[in-house]
Amino acid sequence: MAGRPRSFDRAAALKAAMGVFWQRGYEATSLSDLTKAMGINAPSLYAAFGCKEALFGEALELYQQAEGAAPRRLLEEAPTAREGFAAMLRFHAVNYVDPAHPPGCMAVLAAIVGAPENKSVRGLMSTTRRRALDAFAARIRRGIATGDVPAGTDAMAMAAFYATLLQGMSIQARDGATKKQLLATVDSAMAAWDGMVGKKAR
Amino acid sequence: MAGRPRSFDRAAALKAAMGVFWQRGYEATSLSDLTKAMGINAPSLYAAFGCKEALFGEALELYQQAEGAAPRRLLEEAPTAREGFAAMLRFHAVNYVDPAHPPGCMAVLAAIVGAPENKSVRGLMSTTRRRALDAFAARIRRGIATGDVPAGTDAMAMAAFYATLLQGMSIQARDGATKKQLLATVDSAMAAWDGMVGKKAR
DNA sequence: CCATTTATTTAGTGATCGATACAGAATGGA
DNA sequence: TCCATTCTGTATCGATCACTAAATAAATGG
Repeated sequence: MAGRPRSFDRAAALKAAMGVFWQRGYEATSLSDLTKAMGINAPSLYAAFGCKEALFGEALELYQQAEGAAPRRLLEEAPTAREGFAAMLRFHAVNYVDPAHPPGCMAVLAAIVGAPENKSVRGLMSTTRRRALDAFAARIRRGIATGDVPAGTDAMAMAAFYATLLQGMSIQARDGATKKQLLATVDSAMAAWDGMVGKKAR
Repeated sequence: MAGRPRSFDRAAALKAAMGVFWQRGYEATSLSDLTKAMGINAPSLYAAFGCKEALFGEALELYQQAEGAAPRRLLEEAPTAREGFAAMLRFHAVNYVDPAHPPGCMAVLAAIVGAPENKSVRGLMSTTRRRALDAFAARIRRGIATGDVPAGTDAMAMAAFYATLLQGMSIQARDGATKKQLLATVDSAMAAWDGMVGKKAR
């Protein structure tokens, strides 16, 4: 088990790849874009990550872990579901326009449409969004169990509403919306809370 | 002023191009995809439309006229702003998952991210979305003038909320959401109406 | 020391990208 | 009928795409 050791930091290279995919999306990011951003040559990239799609998969995983941790904590650790959603959504409103990284959510923006041969990449993205949706619904169900959300509330419908709004905020962020505007949109969405709770699915 | 007449239906070819751009997006649609769908060869395409970007511009214009007319009417012609928004949003909920065409809104999906050299294409898209947002705000202001929306309502913030939700619905449509689910999300959004009206900008 | 293993750089692969040169075909006007 | 004009299909253009063969470099094990 010997061999020449890798001369670059794999984690740092992956983070650089994540940044490019986040900014440009999967298909518009070329191998030369990636090798340039990662500071390595193509054969090193392929030896370390397999292929472009596998690299994207790892980048998306990293994104979920690195960028998803904070909002997940806010949602889960708030005393009530309502406070959790408000805190999580407000965090995203601020974070989506943070100039330290590309605007919006990578899991929404990096591959929504594209060529048929990249359907599997869009599947990775869709699965990621689905996990977020499920976490939203689970938090509402927990609120029902805890008693801070009225019984009979349609958790899935409510989760879908907030997930839909959050996904729209990524488009808004790319359109140049400000932190203030996104926060106002979150406030509007939270104003819908009382109108939704307690309403069963039709 | 003579010359060989065009041997194909320009409007039909443009409509076919719109369909491909709508399905795959701008960058993932190749010239060979377009010529195949339009039933013409590349030189005919370039003679009739100029270049890929100009063709996309015309396709986006056609999309706005063809697909935007019905929801625009619903928004404008309802007796109150609230009824207008409800009708327009419900129309989109149904139309976004109509199997007769690609899911979601072309003006949201066809070019959100991409290569820097296609920034102008994303600008066309952004302008289109901005026009919709402005129409939303104008309808709310009209409601204030008519008296069905309380004075002091922040029309722009309210418009941004519904535009954001609508944009998110395009993502949901691509994720396989059903008509029923999208309609439920619209109902949730309309439940926020009373919580928003009368609230000035902070 | 040498052998093995893995990573590196260089220099490409065939395929496809958007866009065109060119020659022939089809029209209206003279 | 002949010209000027415009559109047509064929056959490309150079550039770039994702990806890799081959030779060299750097590590460990013996």
